[in-house]
Amino acid sequence: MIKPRVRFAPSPTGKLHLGSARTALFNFLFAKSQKGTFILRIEDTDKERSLKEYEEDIISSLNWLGLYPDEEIVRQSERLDLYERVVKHLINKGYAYYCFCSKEELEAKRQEQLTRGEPPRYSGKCLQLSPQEVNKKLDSGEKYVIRLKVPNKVIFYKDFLRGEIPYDFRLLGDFVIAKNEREPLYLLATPVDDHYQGITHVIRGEDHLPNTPKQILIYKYMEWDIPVFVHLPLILGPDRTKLSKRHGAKSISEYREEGFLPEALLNFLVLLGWHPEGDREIISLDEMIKEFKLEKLNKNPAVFNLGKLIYFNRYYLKKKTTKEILELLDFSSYGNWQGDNFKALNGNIYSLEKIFKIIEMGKERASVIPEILSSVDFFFKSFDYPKELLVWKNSSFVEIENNLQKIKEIFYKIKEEEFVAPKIKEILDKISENNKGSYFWPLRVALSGKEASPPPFEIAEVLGKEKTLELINEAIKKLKSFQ
RNA sequence: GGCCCCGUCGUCUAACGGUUAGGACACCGCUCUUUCAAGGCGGAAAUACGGGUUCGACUCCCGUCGGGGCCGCCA
Repeated sequence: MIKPRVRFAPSPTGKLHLGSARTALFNFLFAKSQKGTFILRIEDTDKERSLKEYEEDIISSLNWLGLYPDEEIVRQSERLDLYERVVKHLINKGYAYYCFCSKEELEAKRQEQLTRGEPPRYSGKCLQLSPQEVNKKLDSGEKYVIRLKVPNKVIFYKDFLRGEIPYDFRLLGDFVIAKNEREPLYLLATPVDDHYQGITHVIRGEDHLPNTPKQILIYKYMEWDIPVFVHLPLILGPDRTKLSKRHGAKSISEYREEGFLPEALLNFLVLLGWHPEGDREIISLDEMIKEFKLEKLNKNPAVFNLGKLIYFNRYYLKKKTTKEILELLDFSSYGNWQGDNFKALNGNIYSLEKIFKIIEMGKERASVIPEILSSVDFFFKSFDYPKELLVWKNSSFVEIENNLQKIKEIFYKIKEEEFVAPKIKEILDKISENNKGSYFWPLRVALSGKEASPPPFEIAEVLGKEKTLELINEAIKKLKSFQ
């Protein structure tokens, strides 16, 4: 079998979104699994809508996901000579022709046909023009477009997943392939590039299914080999329509900014329409490449499910080493680094070793990267809480105060170097006996100010003996106060 | 409206024409536990419907219904 050449061909009219990213992923996987080539082509023929910033977003998002193209990026705006040659060839051969009909004229016709319940199709009016008339109009600078002649019959085209699909050209009419010789439209530019770039498999979204017979027509007229077409099922929003912004669907770069990991996004995306062997669902990019088979793609559209994405993100977050996570974190809203030490907003200074412990605690409780620090922000910021929060179940203020007093006295006697989590836990276990909650809970609240947090003995170790005692004192003061 | 595609738990999906229709997320319960999260164990939950073909249908065929896509001088 010859090595496949595939392409991902987005138009830079928006940021890279989930659906396109999945298309890119499947192209990439197919290429890599077959030792083929994965190409990125920017389809920027629409000069009004194409923006450089979108192109940059697409490229950086692809890189972030690890879907690197194998060849230099191709832009359609840089290949106008190519399209011009093809357009002229099609005109010379009589497969395409100039059309001078005005937009207004066509729109009126279209509406008319629509209200009659007919498919809107071009009448073929300008096809009747003689070469002399065409030349005269061209010479006088009349506005025109270029249309492709379509046959008056039903044809069958092949989709890799769906098999033979009928298409009735009689319902279509001659369609526009270019605004002029140097301004091709999608329907023309895409097959031209696919041909000249030696693309063997066109893997794209199902929304392109109806475009396929139109493009095949160009292949036929040009006497080119037709590639294999693979149309991927769409990704749908919760309301089961094509995923879009209004579903809260975000771009890949936005997911990145929110703290999602590329491996989570990739794992989530690959399962939308494909499944590895067996019952497992956790799969790395390398394993996907090893196992990927075009035949195993399924045809039914998939509804986007944020909960599952979050599940994968938590999973991959937990698998990361603390050091890896350290590099992903943004500490700027919690204090600043002074060499290897971190000076927090509340004045506490943490060694790198302690920061590591804080990260360990945070990552257990985080869905996205920023939550790692925000779930343990009490280490960095001063906090307040209502004194009622210190009370465990139906204990009294007095009881809680006494328990905190007891803890304080014992902590006071512990040597600085023995103030570590296992030791602290041991002591707490001993004094609390079978009423653990009335010791653990108030201590935890005193140290974190939160209803939910990591265990108090772990917090205490990181805080250090002095700071811990300080916070216990504050809690006691709170309990003593009236209000 | 026309044409086309698709139809397994709520969602993502697995199942050479023969399985007690499997897994994952979410949900519920139990467990662990000072709390939260994580973990462990368990539960509820699906072949859209109607006809065929067949000894036997989630699987093949037809119809119905449902959902989606496309009908641009956008891609």
